[in-house]
Amino acid sequence: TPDAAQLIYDPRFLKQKTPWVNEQPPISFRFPLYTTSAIAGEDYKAENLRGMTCPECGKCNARVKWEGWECTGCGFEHKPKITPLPAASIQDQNYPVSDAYPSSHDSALPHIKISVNFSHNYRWITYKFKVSATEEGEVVHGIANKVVREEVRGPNQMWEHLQTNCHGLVRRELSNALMNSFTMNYGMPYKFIAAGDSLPFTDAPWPVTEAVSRLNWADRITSGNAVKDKEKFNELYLVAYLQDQSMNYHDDGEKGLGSTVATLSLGGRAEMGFRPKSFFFHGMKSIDYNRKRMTVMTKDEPLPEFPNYELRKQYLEEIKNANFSESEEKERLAEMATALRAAYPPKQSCTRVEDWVRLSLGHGDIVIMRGAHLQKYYEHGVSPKGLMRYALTCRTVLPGHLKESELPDYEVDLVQDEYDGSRIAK
DNA sequence: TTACCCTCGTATCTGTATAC
DNA sequence: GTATACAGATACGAGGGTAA
Repeated sequence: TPDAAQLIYDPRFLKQKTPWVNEQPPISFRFPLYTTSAIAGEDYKAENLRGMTCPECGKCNARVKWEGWECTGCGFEHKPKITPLPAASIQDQNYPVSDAYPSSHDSALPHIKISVNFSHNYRWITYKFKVSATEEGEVVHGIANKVVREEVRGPNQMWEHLQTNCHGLVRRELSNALMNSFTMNYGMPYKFIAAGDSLPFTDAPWPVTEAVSRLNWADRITSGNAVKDKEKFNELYLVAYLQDQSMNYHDDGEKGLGSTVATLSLGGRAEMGFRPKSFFFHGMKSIDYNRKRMTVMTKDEPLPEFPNYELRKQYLEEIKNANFSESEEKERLAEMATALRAAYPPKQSCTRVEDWVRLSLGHGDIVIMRGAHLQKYYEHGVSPKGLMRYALTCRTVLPGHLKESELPDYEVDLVQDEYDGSRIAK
């Protein structure tokens, strides 16, 4: 290390310049603003999501709003008008649809119980599996055909309407980044989202309320039960994905929500994967205890499909019967985690989990997730493959969950005719 | 009141396996 | 032996919720 006191300041060093032979200074870092393309779909490409260097004040700004760019320094706005992508151009030749019942491009591990039903021009596939030692859960995939897509006020019309009539979508702030897709909430406030981001259904474009009604219908006909009023969906989370935007694995199990979550997918195709959370599958997690980081066995009841099933059952029994103090128990759980790790075959990961169910979601498809433990112990992620996609996800915010101060100052009840599937009956 | 927990991302580094 | 691919680990570091 050089001794700082011995270093001599010489201004000649700073003034030294290497002449550039092939480039002409000055090179501007205020890149030209994005101008929209007349070619449909170009505006949804990933390169148009980059930030802007403000031409007025030079401040760098991320693209936060769907409508365009805003400078947080001087207030400069750049909101070019996009060219919408017509429904006709999102048809994918590799996944042809007709007025026959559509085929499936899903996959699932062998132990998943699969059943199929056909109605209303949808192929309804149910994937059933244990979501905890005590609960059976399911994922239902409704695959839409051409009749569904072309229905009056159906997916095609929703898709085209949303592109030009849905305002206010923003990229929400995460811990240390922006969420990459654009979102908006309608109906009951969803506490996961920062306050102020919920709009009443009366301010929503018609596809939003149509989707709530349609998803309530889908829930009704696929569960075989009449859905009680208080369990009907009263909240819709709209997500707009542009090219290369995806959603990491997560769950929808926030407190105060009903155990059923349903999504309508519009636009480009997407892959949706479901898998057990790592701590549940492998039975190990890392915790901080007494200012120390340690890996311990988790105390959740394992499923027979999980690694070290017998050993974990045996260990759980031991913990249950022993009368450990808290620190003794932590210590023993850490030993057990070490033993579990050692019991893995060589080369087998003790953290990674593969997807149990993979859905290939097309335009107009519906996904319904049922089971509280499905959200507690499983996670799902979405990676869109096309240029642009909307996901309209409905939940039930349970009455009594929100405090007086959190209740919306608007009426949440949907005032409209209930969707009944009669236009696509078959 | 305080300490600690976790997070609907992502780029980058590093070690290991594999291909040539 | 060298280049490449991949998985896993880690840095980043703000703020609301919650248990103590």
